[in-house]
Amino acid sequence: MAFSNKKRQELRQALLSWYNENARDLPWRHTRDPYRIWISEVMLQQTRVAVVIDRYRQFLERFPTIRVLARSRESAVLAAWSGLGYYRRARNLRSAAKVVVRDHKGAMPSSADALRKLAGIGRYTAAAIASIAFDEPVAVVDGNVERVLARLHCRQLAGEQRWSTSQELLDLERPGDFNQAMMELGATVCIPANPRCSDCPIRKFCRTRGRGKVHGRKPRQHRREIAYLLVRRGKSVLLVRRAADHGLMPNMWELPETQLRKNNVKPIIFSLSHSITTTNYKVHVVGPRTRSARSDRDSGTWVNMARVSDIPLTGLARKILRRAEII
DNA sequence: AACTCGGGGAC
DNA sequence: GTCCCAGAGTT
Repeated sequence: MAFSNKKRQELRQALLSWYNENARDLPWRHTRDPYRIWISEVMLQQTRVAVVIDRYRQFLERFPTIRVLARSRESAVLAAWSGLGYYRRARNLRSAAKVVVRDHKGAMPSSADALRKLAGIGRYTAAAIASIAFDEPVAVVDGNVERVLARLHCRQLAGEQRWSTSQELLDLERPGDFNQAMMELGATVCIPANPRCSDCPIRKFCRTRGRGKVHGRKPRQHRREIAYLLVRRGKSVLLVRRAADHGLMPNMWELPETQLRKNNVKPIIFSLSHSITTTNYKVHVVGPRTRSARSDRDSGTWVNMARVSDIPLTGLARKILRRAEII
């Protein structure tokens, strides 16, 4: 819209040749297997590349094919996802894998429209898989692309406009590379604060050149104080499972919660901070009141820590057990 | 369009 | 400490 055809083509070439030279060497860039691309894209939803790299490798070691994933237990998938957050992603991955195996003989749908029908695959992820794995000329819009486009045109694009603008810019010969190049630019050069405009391959097309302010929303941050009980018996530790119908992290395991008021008679082992969505928790980990206080251990399950990798722990439970050097 | 859903890494 | 990330699903 804002650029002539000629300028758009110049921009594509500049961006793609920059990407050829500067693309980070990431594990999912060594494959075009749609299953692996899918796993990487879902893992990357609202999750930084640096966090995903190791988890991606581990997940594929545990679930190397879509058929293995389809016949796995949900708890095993959640365990592999433990600490990554947004656990619905893991549940959706598994249920979508079952659908693909049952209805498509295990072959991932090859168009964005068909991919879009699977659980956990929205407009972004469908376009990403289709363009990267199947060369379909469909543009993505994620947080990076949105920011790059906003700076390029010096105005916030609203709703559908983001998608149409991205689609107009897309390189139809190399859609997968172009999409990744836009995101790579946003992640490494056109970053939210202090963009590195002098390193930008498309700065001569940019109306902003770094002046654009990115003002994020500011959701109200709450703070809460909470205490968990750490009680061991041999190589086991007492854990409880969150309710199946709990809105937050259902069916996942954590330490038993305990009353903060009784802390005067229970030793605080250590404290730490933990943020979940909009709540910042001050977490106290306390020991049992006495060696045989029934109220401390009359509910829960003794779990052998050698099997912890099979158990879907919440990220906080994992953090506590690591801090306590139990895992 | 506005919410909710986790967690961590960079600053 | 704050910000925000290769978003999806619900309302």
